[in-house]
Amino acid sequence: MDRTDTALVWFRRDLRLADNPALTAAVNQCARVIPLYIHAPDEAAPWIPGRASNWWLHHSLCALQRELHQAGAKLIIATGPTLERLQHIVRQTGATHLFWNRNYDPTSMSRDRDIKQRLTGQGLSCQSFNANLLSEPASILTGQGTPYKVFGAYWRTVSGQLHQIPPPLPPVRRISSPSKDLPTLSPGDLALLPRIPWDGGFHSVWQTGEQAALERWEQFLLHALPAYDRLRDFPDRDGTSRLSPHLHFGEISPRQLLWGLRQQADQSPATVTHLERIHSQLGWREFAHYILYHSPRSANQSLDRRFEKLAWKADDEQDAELQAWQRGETGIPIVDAGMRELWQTGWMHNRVRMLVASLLTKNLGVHWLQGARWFWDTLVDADLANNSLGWQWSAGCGVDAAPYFRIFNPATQAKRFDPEGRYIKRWLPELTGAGKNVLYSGRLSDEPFDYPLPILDLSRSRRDALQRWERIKRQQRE
DNA sequence: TTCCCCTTTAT
DNA sequence: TAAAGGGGA
Repeated sequence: MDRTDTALVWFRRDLRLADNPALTAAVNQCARVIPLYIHAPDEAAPWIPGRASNWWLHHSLCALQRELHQAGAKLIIATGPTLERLQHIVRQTGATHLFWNRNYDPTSMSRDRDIKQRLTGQGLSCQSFNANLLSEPASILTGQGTPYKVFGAYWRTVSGQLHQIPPPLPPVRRISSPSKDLPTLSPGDLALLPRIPWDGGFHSVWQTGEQAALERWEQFLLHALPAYDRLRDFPDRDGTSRLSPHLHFGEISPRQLLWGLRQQADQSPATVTHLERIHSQLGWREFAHYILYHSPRSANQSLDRRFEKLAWKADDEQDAELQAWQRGETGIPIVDAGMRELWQTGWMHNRVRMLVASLLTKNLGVHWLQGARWFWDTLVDADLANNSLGWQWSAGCGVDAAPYFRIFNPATQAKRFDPEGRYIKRWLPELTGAGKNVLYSGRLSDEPFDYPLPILDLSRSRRDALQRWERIKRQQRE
């Protein structure tokens, strides 16, 4: 090792010290390491991170700052443009190396490619790593050499290769760093927190940062995994891992999860069904990133192009309905409960996400992008790959999509997955004294609850939607 | 081409 | 019980 080498570690969506290949490589290769975060939200346009996401980022940066401090380094926080900032810090510090972990969304990829090219040209050694996916999207292809289009075949192939995945890297405990002398912004300077304090409900639900992510994972393995297959669909139960925001910001890595599950399987082989279920959840996350990698336009357009011509509602037609949906005032209790959970906590149970998406795109005929944009702004786990795949799946216009004739009936779903209405009443306290009919299907005009009447007729809107979708399906695929 | 298979359902 | 479809080997 050349004792004069100084490395920059450019943190992005990998806000952790454990299983962080870029950080580990920097510490191994260079005498001095400077951890760096560059805030440049505009560079993610048109998907500039939303308000809930920013809330999380603020607290996660604070946590990372603490972790790095304990390891003996100061996190340098700066603002973009990223390339110029990197060049400035390289001059300022005499850095010889730059390390980062790859993102796979199209905007990041093209920016990072450019940065790598420019800085390499200026004599900097740039190295990037895969830290956030189990497999490189480019390497998984069908027998014909084309990208997979359905989850099942894709996951079979990836599953077959999982045994090759190395164990997670141990946390970096000691960083020798000259960064103490460098100027930095504080997370607060990035103005990520709300000016109006709407985040009260967030604090009671979430703990951010690497340590919190690890603790949640431990808790999940201990309590939820043994009944995962049975309870994960019930939104009032703590049956899911709730790791999505931690995963999005890279506070924990899929490799850590994979190896944790592997250990669990050795300890209690009885939990095989549950293990397979949670594995396939990891698989869907993986698949979403894979699809966005191979079909970059899927973030902004229907993958099945016929759907761009579907009779989606025009802006002026949809305003009132979209707003009712966003505010949780559609009069359909399970849907409104979900939308209010989202608003108050920055998160929604996945079963309910499917229901509210089905209602918006199919019953209300509002373009899936409107829903995707709302989720993008309000979810703490907002992730371009997962969000695009989820919405296109729901609308029936993406890869491996839900069949167009599958339109959720919110009443049936509520009855099945929230039979006592506990979830509904928790988020819609105005329905506390309501009977099951009201809880499942909404209020009739002579009932006194301070809750809106349904803004739509479920069965008629269902029939209309089927007709619209059927017309589209009859057109030939391009 | 044929056959198997499909996260998340409807009446 | 049926499946208005379609991907992959």
